[in-house]
Amino acid sequence: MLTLKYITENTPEVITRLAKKNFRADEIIAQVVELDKQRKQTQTAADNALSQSNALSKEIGMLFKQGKTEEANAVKEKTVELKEAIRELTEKQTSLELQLNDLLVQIPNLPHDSVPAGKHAEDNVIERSGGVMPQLPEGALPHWELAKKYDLIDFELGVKISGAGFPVYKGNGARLQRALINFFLDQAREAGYLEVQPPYVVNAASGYGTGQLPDKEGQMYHATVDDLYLIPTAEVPVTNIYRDVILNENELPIKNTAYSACFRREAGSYGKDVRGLNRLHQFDKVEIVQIQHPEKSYESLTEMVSYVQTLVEKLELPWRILRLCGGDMSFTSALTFDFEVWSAAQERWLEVSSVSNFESYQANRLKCRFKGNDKKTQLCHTLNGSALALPRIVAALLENNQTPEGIKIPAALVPYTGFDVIS
RNA sequence: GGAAAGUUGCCAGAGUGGUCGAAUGGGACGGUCUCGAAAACCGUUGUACGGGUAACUGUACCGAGGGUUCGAAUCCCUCACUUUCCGCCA
Repeated sequence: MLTLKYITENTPEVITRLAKKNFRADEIIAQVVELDKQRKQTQTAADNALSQSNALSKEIGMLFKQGKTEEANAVKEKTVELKEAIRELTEKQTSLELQLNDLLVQIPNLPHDSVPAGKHAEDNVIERSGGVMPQLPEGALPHWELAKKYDLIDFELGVKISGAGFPVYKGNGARLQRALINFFLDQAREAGYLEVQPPYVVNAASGYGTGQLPDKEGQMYHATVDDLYLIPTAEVPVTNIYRDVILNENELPIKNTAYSACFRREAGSYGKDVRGLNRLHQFDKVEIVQIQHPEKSYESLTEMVSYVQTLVEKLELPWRILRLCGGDMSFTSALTFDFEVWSAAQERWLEVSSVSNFESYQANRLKCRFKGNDKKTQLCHTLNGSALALPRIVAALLENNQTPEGIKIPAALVPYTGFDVIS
C-alpha cells in the first residue's frame, strides 16, 4: 500500500496519477486525509493522558516506598478518571487506525510516469518484438491436438484425478517440463539470481504481505483446516522471506529465483481462451524476484526485462514486449512489461511473463526496509517477473516447431531434454 | 498424536510487580594508541507513531491477543511457534 505520509504530503498528485489507472481517488483520499488528522489528534491526547498516568504511578510507588500509605491512596483516587479517559482514547485511536488501514489497502499503486493511458489490453503499447514467425505446414494442429498425437499431455486423465485444468504430462511431455524448469533455473543462476526452494503453501500473513489477501482471496486455493493457502506464484513465499526485515544497504540488490508449481482457481473464464494449456489451475513457473534500492529499481526492471528477452530468444520463439497501460496493470504495480509469444496454430499471442516494479507499495505492507549508509531506515523497492511460465511456452513450442517429421526442440533446450525431436 | 521445557535487543543471556527500553558478555561501527595491524581503553549501536524548524521530547513495543493492578518483561487466561523425549512416517 501507499504510505500515509506520501498521501498526505502529495494529495493532489496522488489523485491525478491514480486517474491513469482509471481509479477515482478523490473521495477515498479525502477520507484518508481526514481520518489521519483525527488519528494524530487522538494520539496526542492519548499520549498526554498516558504520560500523566505514568507520572502518577511513579509518584504512588515512591510514596509507598516512603511508607506514606495515605498519601499514596489519595493519589490513586486521581487515576480513576484518567484511566477511563485513556481507555476511551486508545480505543478511538485503534479504531481510527483500522479504518485508515482498510482504506489504504483499497488504493492501488501509483503508475509510473511512463505508463500509457488506456483502459483495456488493446491500449497496451508494443515496446519491441523479435523472432521469426514460423510458416506452418498444411494441416498444422493446435497444441492440444499435438499433445494427443504424440501422447505428451493427457487432459482427460487430469479431469479424472483432479478436475479440469490439472493436466497429466507423460513421457516426453513430462521430460520437456523438467527440461524447461532446469533450463530456466540454470539461466537465472548464471544471471546472478540465488536459487531458493520455497514452501508451496503459505499462511495468511504472507498472503497479506504480497497483496493476494484480502483483495484476491478467491483466486487462491485455501486449505481451511490448517488455514493455509496454496501459492498462486513463487513470488508470494519468496518475497515474504523479506517480510519484517531490515536489510543493510550493501546487501542490495537481492536477487532470488525459484521454481514452483502454481495454483490458481481463476473462476469465470471459458471458451477457446482456456483450451489446452492456455489457462490451468496448476502450472509450473520459474520466478525471479529482486529487492532493490529505490534509486536503482528501474535499472533493475530494465535488466529483468532484458533477461527475460534472452530466454525467449534462446527458445527461438517469436516474441513481443508490451508496456501495459494504466487500465490493464495490476493493482500493486507501478510499471509492468508483459511478454507474449506467438502461438502459430492458434494464431494468437500468449502471455508468458509479466515483469513489474512495485516500488515501495509491496514493501510497505511487507515492512521490508533497508538501513542506508546514512543510518536512515527506508522502504525497499520490490520487483518480480516470470522467467518463465511453462504451459504457454510449451504450447508455442509444440505448435511453432511442428514439422511432418515431428516437433523440433530448440537447440538451447536439447541438452536438457536429451532429445531433439518429438516424433 | 502424547509429555515436558522454552520464546527478552544484531547474537548469547540476566531480569519474577515500581526509578527497566531493559544488566552482562560477544559482534558491528567510531575514536585513542600504532608506520600499520592486533591487544587494551573510551564511546556509539532497536522499531513505530506523535509534538518540535531543530537540538530534543512524549507514547507504545520483552512471541501474539486479552485480563488483574495506581503501576506488568515480571502475575493470570487464550493462542501461535520453538526445542527435547515418546509414537507414527517419506
